[in-house]
Amino acid sequence: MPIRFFNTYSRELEEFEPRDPAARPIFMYTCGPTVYSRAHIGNFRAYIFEDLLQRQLELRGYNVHRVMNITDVDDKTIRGARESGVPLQKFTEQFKQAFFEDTDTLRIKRANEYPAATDQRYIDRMIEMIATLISKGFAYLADDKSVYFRINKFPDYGKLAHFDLTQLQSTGRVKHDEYDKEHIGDFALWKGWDEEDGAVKWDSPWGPGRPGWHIECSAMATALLGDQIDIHCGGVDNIFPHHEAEIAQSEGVTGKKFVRYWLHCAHLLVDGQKMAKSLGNFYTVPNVLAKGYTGRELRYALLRVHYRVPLNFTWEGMNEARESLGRVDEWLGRLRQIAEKENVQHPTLINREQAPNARQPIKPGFENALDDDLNISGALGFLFETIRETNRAMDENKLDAASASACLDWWKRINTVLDLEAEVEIIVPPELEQLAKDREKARREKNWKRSDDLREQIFALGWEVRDTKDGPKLTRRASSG
RNA sequence: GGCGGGGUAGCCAAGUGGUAAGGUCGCGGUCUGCAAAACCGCUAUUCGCGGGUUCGAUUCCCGCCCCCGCCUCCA
Repeated sequence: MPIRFFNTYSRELEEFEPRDPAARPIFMYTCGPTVYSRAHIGNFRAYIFEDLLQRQLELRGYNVHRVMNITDVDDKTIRGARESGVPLQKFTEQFKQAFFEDTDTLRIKRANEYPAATDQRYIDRMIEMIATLISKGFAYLADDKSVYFRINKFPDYGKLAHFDLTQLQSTGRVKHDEYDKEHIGDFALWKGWDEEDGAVKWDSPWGPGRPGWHIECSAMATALLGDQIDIHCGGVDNIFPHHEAEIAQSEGVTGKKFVRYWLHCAHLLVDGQKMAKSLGNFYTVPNVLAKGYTGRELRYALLRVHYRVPLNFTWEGMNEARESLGRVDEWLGRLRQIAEKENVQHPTLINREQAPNARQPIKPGFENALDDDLNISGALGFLFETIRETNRAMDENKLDAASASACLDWWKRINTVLDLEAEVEIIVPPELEQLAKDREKARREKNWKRSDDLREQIFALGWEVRDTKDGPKLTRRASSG
């Protein structure tokens, strides 16, 4: 079954074929954060989608080389630094750190490289590209000492977003007083220094200034991955103008097709509206953790809906994530118990659709679903069906140790994509251990009143006791985080 | 106005030209001292609305309605 992705460029599902079908390494560029404040969970939805994409490709044997840029100079970072009275570098550093913390909390795989826009190496490359664009007539130096891309010179401009440039209509968000530009759609490659920029400036053939936003991605992508890359991702709001501009700049310089597959992630919504800093309706990862949820619960909540469908973030959704993961945890716990000790009286092999056993591997329903444009709902549906089938087999005492091991191996494999396993076994504090012992004693004496009181005490401490045939079992209460 | 995405059970959400996965919630049952977990059963004659094509459409076509986003800050 081929891997298929919805390519924004063609607006069609396309079979995935890397640049070099013989070689397995593939190049992926993902737009990263602008570090002017802490990224919100809407931003992280996109990063989690990219993480899923990378992991699925790796499961299928590709060696993914991924680059994510860090935008550490733009209007907002400069303004933020000025208002805090610290140098730009110092201002952005804290948000870079926060970004990596949150990335780890959400178990997002680190990219191979995180180039920063202010790195002199890339500034040099941007200047070089801009010079090339000017020499080819794709760009011009305007009276305001800024360099602009001349979109009329690039016939494909607008193709990605399917925009007809003659019909571009302003939403009023744009300043109209930029008479220096030849066309209202021309975008800045180099922004000439002005007073508001303070100490933030680099020398260039066009005078002091700083790079435009779009050129940094073109420069870093081509510098690190070459003229042509396999996959480029981002949120849908990057389609226009950002990615459109990247195509124009990169192809203007190289003359080669820049990106083979453009994949874009739909927005995270709050109360049916886009989560955005400008709207003030956003949550950060620490906000969610402060509510008692874990990183993996948030990961699940953001992961479980297909990337091209808008996802409404709710606390109810967080609870659903918690409950669903609890189901997975219970299942794994039971499987491990059986795998560790052969305790089956009638090791009859079952032969249900998805109930696995040592001789009959689980069908590839999970990875096949993901091959189909990352159909995560289909994949998770398959996982939960498998869980029910194996639970049933375990209830009936029909799953032998070898089969349980086979299940665990399967989980290990799909969990390289999901990365949703609970943290290592939590150690039960001695006081809780003692309470459980006391309760068990009371139960043996059929002192139900005392037994129930102790259970409530345990509950109040954030734990839960469960009476199994192997004795009482203590687990941490889900709602206690 | 242009260009996209979406409208499937209380909520979240797959899916197929042949009669609706899965998760969550709720109810009933098995198990349990009672619970919990697990399992079993129930919960959409129906997939935004109206037409059309078809033996048959949620799925294809046409029209309409609603929600969200993009149209030079945005994941």
